[in-house]
Amino acid sequence: MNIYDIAKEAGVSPATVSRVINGNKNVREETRRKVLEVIKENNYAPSSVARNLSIGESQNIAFIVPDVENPFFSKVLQGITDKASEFNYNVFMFGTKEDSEREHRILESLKAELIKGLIIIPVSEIDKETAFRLKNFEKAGIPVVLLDRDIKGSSFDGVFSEDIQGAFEAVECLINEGHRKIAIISGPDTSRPGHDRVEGYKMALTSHQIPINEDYIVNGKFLEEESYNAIKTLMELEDPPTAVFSSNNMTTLGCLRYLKENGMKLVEDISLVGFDDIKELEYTDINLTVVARPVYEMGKEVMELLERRFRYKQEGDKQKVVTRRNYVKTWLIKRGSEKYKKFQEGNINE
Amino acid sequence: MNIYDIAKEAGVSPATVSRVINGNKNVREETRRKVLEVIKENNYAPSSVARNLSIGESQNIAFIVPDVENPFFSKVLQGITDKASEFNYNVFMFGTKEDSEREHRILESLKAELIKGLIIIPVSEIDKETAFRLKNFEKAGIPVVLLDRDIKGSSFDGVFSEDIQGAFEAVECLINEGHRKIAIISGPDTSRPGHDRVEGYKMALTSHQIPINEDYIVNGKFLEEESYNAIKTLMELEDPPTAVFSSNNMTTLGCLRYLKENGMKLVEDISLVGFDDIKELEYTDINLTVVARPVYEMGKEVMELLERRFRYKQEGDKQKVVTRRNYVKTWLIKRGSEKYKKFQEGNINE
DNA sequence: GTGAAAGCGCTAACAC
DNA sequence: GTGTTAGCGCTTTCAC
Repeated sequence: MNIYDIAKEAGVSPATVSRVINGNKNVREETRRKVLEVIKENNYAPSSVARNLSIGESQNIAFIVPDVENPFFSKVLQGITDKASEFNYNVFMFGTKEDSEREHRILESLKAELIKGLIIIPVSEIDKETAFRLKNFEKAGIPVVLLDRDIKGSSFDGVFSEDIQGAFEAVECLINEGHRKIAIISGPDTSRPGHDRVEGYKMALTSHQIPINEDYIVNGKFLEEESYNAIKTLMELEDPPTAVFSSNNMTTLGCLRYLKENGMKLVEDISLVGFDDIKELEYTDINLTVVARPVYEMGKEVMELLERRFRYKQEGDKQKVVTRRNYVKTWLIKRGSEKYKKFQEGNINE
Repeated sequence: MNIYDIAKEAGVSPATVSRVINGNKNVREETRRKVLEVIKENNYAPSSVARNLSIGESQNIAFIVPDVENPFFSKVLQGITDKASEFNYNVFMFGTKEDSEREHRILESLKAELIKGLIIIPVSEIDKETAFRLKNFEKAGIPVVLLDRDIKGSSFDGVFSEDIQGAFEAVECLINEGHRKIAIISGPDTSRPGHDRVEGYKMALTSHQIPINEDYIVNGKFLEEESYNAIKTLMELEDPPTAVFSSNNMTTLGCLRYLKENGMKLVEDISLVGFDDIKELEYTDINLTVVARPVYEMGKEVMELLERRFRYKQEGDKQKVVTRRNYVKTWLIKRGSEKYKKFQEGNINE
């Protein structure tokens, strides 16, 4: 059953049916009713594929994400799909597993797809090929919006968080508690958040005249397993830190597993502040101090930025659209894990 | 740049280009090389929309899920997308938020979409409209596979878990610890898991000659908030239970929040066994005994069932395909929260 | 082994 | 306000 069948049955032309379907004004009310009636009767739904081909556009948005397991992702996805359904967009999901190769392949296959827009949490901020491919999408009139992770030297719209500031506050909070030996489990240096959170960490130390100890900077790659090893390395140092700033969700879980397996208690044995809240912990005895961000809202916002691009495109690029890069503020949720136990024992500094 | 441009530049006809693209044997090796060369040079990607329209089929799979927040979902999604990328399928995501209305609207919009297959965790097992719409998809040659939740009287393929058995074991484990006053926070009775887990609960009690107390069956609707209220109701009973079986992830979190807010400790104040493991808890002091299932594998399996349908369709339905309904086994992970503290105090039975 | 041409189901310019 | 018709970019049958 296609538009011709409907036209025939309604005694009109396919063009008129099309007009009715698309809400075109130039249809007599009576004709419209008749057409709608036939449509109902036949339970007809116009093929969006045919429509897309004809108008050269679709309502499909691609969302490329590195780690489907990370709760940050599922929360942000919620924001994205909620907003998308407002606009009747469909969201395609792709996981890169933090693998640039895979990312390239996905981008390659997307060239064929006639998507309306692209949301991506890129694996790396310095990957030339990804940057190049994304630029090509923009050239082809397909807006790209970055999420969480930036791409160096690019001018895509994006929604990020104030990673430096967030990390700074986290570490400063530890310093204020009396900690001097503060370590960081960092993320991949090739991702903006990975890089910037180390930056914030260093800034906090420096601004408090605490020398930076490179032994205290260990890469957890934003992965649970790696972070487990990272904190292990730290704790086995001759002079282990009294506090750890864990720069990501997965990182934090790795730390917690290490602590648990080694019978260590927060505060008592080590202080810990994490980046990104972990909802489930709220139900437990682990009162983790974290840098929180409005993750769900970030998802909504990223869709709004995309929408804005679509709008401007439609309006014919009247004025050159300005790049919009939104940095959401983080906030510190103090729950106690930042406390310095040995402080009371007059054990400050080495 | 389309197939005609490539054809012209390669000095062949569009048909030949099409043959090359689709790996048709009937192309001289030399021609094929030439065409591929031109394709590379122009960075050309054939429009999948045009292709889909032409062949009347796509590689898109729709995945409809009720609760994007539930970790069960993100784990299963991982299995689905992993498997999907093996077959080069794209996965569309839709969230119903446990709302049948929304589910119907999504299904309606999907009629227009030319999808290859449909995976759904239906909101309700008795919703006539959803059942009807799904049946229509099958009639239209679009295979439907159910996940986790069944649809009454339907004969769709599906991947489920042995909910009755799982619940039975959970409750029996509590009984074996000495509990007699065992409550359940149930899910919506309109969903199979919701219904069956109560079933298993009742069976366990009955088979141990423990009378069923309707006051001990409280509906948490698989929602955190509702479950918080549910356990509150339970604990405020004149004769509160000594153990609770929480029939779902979200339900469990609701319970835990209640316990935390009221300063109650597992085992000491109440015993608890949950359905579905919660990864994050492994890093904490909450040693929750749970009914676990192979969630990731369920995702992969559901894609495999879909694939099987596609294959049989292609082979022309040689023999009528038998419905495949896979029930994955659950297993109990005992971590201690099932223990009956008062047992030692000789406080068995009322 | 290769090409011409019709067709997939819709849209939009143009004519009336 | 409505119809005719030529695309959109691919696939596929049928000739050769």
